Amino acid sequence: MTILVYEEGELRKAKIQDLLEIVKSLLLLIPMGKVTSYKELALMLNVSPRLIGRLMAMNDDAPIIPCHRVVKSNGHIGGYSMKNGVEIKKKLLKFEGVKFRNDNHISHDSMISLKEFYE
DNA sequence: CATCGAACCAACC
DNA sequence: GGTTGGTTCGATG
Repeated sequence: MTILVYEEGELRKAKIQDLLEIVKSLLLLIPMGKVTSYKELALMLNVSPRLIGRLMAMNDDAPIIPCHRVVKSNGHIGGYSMKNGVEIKKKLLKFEGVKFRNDNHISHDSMISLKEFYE
């Protein structure tokens, strides 16, 4: 099932820019000190995790739109597109209170599922 | 645990 | 059309 968008009285398939807007709004739901994963967002939008990574890279409004709060599903930090990106990302997350284990993995209790925001 | 290959899908050349 | 990512999964050592 693909995501549909309603625009100008017409229902159409979501384009990449639409998906970008959708993930951005989802990102705003992630509280400080918590992270989610590419996989989680991918399942939610029914796209591939790599596409989520691509969308993150397209986010011009970092770090206001907190794309840095998206990490790999196994707890590795994942990427960040700026120069020295990963270091910046780690600093941001630490500043926000995300706990890192001694091996640079993010502890499991810092991850949330966005499904919590349904109901 | 680290690494590998495959599936992934739009952007970019 | 081929390559390349802000990835994942299963298999393998």
